[in-house]
This record gives sequence, C-alpha cells and structure tokens, in this order.
Amino acid sequence: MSEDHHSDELYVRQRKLDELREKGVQPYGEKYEVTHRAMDIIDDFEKLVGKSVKVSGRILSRRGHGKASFANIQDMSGKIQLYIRQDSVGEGNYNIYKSLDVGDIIGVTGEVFKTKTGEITINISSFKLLSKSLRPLPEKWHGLKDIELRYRQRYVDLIVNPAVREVFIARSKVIQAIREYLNRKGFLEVETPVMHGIAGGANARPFITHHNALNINLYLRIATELHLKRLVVGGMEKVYELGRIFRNEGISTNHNPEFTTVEIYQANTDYEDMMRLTEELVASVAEEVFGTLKMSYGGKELDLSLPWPRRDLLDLVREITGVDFTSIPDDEGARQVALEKGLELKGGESRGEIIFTFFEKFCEDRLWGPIFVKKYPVEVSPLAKRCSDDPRFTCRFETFLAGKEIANAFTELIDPLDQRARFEAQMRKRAAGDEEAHMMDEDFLTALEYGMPPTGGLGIGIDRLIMILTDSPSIRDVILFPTMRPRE
RNA sequence: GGGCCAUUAGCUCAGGCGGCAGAGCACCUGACUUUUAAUCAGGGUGUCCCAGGUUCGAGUCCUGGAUGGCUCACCA
Repeated sequence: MSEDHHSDELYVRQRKLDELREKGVQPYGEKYEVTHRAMDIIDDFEKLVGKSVKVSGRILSRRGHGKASFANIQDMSGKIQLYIRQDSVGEGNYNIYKSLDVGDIIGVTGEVFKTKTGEITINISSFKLLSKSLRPLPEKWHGLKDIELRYRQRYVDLIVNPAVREVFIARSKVIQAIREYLNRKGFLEVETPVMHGIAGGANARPFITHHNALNINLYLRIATELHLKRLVVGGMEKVYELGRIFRNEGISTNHNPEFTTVEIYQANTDYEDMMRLTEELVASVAEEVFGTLKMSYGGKELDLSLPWPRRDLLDLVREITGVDFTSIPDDEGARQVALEKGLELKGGESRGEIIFTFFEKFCEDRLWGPIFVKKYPVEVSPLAKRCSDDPRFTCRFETFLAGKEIANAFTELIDPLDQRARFEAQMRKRAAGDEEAHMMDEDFLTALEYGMPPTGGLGIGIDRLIMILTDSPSIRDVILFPTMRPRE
C-alpha cells in the first residue's frame, strides 16, 4: 500500500548492504581464523582473562550506548558478550558496527575481561562482517513458537531456540553411542540397498520410484531385515545397519514417513539374547549420553535400570482383559469373544490375529515400561521362528518404553520351507486386499535354502528412542526436517 | 481419511454484541562510553490464511477451500 519503506526491515537491510559495499566493506566475507568458541571463553575465563581471542558468531542482541555498545554473539557452543568502544575500533569502524543488525555474522578480536556487573565479555579491538543477514530474526523473549514455522524453517528454530539445538546434539550423541557399543561388541556395520525390487521385512506400504535406464519401478525400503539376513547366510555373523527407512503411511506425533532404525543380527543367539542386548544397549547409551537411568517422559518417571521385566503377551491379555485364550483353542471361539468385547471384525480373522488385536486395543497403551512383551502369534510374525512349546506362537518380543513401541525382535525363522509357507499366507492376505502384507521374496528364500545359522535379530526405532531420552512429545521434535506438505 | 482447534505487523499475542486495525519486542529518527528484557524522546510498518455469501457496514456471522496442531483410524 505504501511506498514508504523506511521501517520495512527487508528493505532497510538491503539498503544497508548496498551502503556497506559503497564503503568498501565486503558483506559476504571469507573465513575468520577463530581461536576459541564462546563457551571456551566462559569455561576458561581465569586462564584467558586479559588475553586476546578471536571468535565468530551471529549477533543475537545489541545494546547501544552512544560511543560504546554491547552485543551478544552466538556460535555452536553458546553465547558471549562483546563490548565495543569507538575509541578502541576507530570512528569509521564504529559507524560500520552501528549499521550492523541482529542476525549478522561477524568475526571479532579482543581481550577477555569481566564487566562491573560480572559478565565475561570480549573488549573488541577489531571486527569483520562475515555475512550480512537480510531477514529479521524472531523476537528475543518469546523466540519462534509457531510450530509450523519451526519445522519448515528449522534453521531459524536452531538459531533462536537453544533447546532445539540441544535435542539434536543429543540425537547425534545417541547414534554415536549406539555405533560405538555395537562396534565394541564386534558387530560389523553394513550398508544394504535403499531401493528394493521387492519391499520386504515389514507390514507396510512402500514408496514407489522409477529407474529410467532399467525402466523398472523400485520401492524405497520399508525395512533392512531381508538383506541383513542374506548377509548372515553369507557368513557375516554379527551385522547391523543404522539408516533411514520409508513407509507410505500416515503422519502423527509417533510416525514420520521416513525414519531411522538400527537392525542388528547375531548368529548363534536367540530372542532371549536379543532382550539382553536391547536393555543393555539402551541403558548404556542413556548412561553415557545423559549420565543416568532415571529418565522422565512427559512428567512421568521412567526407570531404565536392569533387568527389564519380561511378560508373555497372552498373560498380559488375560490380566488386563480377563480373557484367557488358552481356553479358547479355535478361530471361531476367538471371534466370538472379540465380538463380545466390541471389536469390529472384517471376517475370517484367525485366533492369532484376534489375540494380537486384543493386545493392541486393550493392553498396549497401558504398558509404560520398560517391558518386554514376548511370544506373538505366528500369523502376525511371518519372519519369526515358532516357539518349540506352541507352534501357534513365535519367539518374538516387542519392547515398550514410556508407552511407545521402540523395538521388535525375534529368533529368526531360518527354515526355508516354513518361510515359504508364511510368505504364501501373506500373499493370500495381499490378494484379499491387504496392501501391507508381505510380498513373496524368492531370492530371500533361495538364500535360506543355502542354510542360515540360528540367529537372533533386533530392530530399534531410533527416532522414538530419542524422543523418550530427550523428553520430546512429537517425533517431529527429533527429526531436523520432518515431512510437511509443501507450501503454495 | 474422520472429529476438534488455530491462522491478525518481522516475532509473540489482544481484539465483548458486526461500527476508523491494536500492544510488547523488533524496526526507523534522535540522545547516551560498563549495559544486559539497557534507558529516554518521537514514528505503526498490515492481502486480519484464501474465495464466495449475508449486511448500509465483516478481523468478527455463514459456506467452501488451504496450511498447521491435537486426537481417532492405520502403522513403527
């Protein structure tokens, strides 16, 4: 509406940039040889007081006092205060300093001292503009709160919300600690294809992409499982892969279309060993990164101290719902009791599927954990070995922390004939319209036919684990750039 | 996909019953050489998410849409 731009910040900053160039100041400079980070100066003040340091960072706040000024700059380590006097830097430079804005990145050189109010400060003798910021930062008290903007413009979120940076530093440390733990135990980290001809290893709908030269459609992987097990067949007895997988499903506070898992396979172990591995891995990572096993999530305590309880799924269903499926041996009886409990059935559900539904609907949200739930029905566990005492159940467990499923593991099914029968059952579900049922994978069956050693396998959802360890309510808070619908 | 809620200045937010678009911070002009939410004097910078409708008059009421959040469904 108005041609008067005098306080339009974008316009004002663009004009300042032009004026700097006219004065011979390069607004986008070259690297500044820093000697310290902001936090080093705070931490080592006694050693550094009176000494000259070089620091660079982004101006976060300015307090002008005529011919002297204070400012705070921020680098990766934190914030430090600057003190700039006209008689220290010269009138010309001081005028340039005065034209700088919150958001600009500068390099400074000066002596470390403490102000009369006790704040550790750098008394600037010279400074250099390294990068001119053309956009105003969010306001200093309230920061950036708009959740949509925080996710879409994570760079701004990271600049103004220090807690966000802390979460992602913690995420990096957790992942590093997981790698170190597994490497120390003799596991080999491997990388398997992200683009699959057959998307297997989980119940999920895949993303589809196209390879032009081969003129074929490929799927983005929904799990790393089947390739890792091929490697165990190949003699790689202890392997893991930490990486991104993709599932073409809904988005929620616990689901992002792309997310990170670690899958771990170890020959000559079973799911009991995987329980021990899970609890030890999580507890040692928590201890190492956060220095404690007494966590808190959403205001509720979560004690990761070992050992974690192990409970049979069927026992939990009986305790929580009062239904004892050991006395309901057939599909028809199971369907009856499901209807009595008000569950909606599509028809044709097996006893095992109904037991699993009972667990999901009535039990899962009551498990705060940590807890291992074991022995899942064979119908919902097509890659897990059957229990020797009851072939309708499998040597499979899931781990719950703070009410969230964070791990899924089993004694792997290594019998190629049983595996083929399981795939065939999945194919029948797929033919009946279940788009999440597993696909037949002949090459995987071929691998099993060569002989796979008895093996325990474990998958951990890294994002959810980090949510819990950092007390983050949404998975988007632990993913730097969560999936969003594009703007415009 | 369903339900509920939100969307107003760069940011954080007010705007009763439909009657000239508001505050703080930021920004602009000026003063100020140890401040720290610096202070003091002045200045409001806007596609009220979008498109229709009702009305003399819509930020406000109605309809449709967009984006986001929570939640249910689905999944991990």
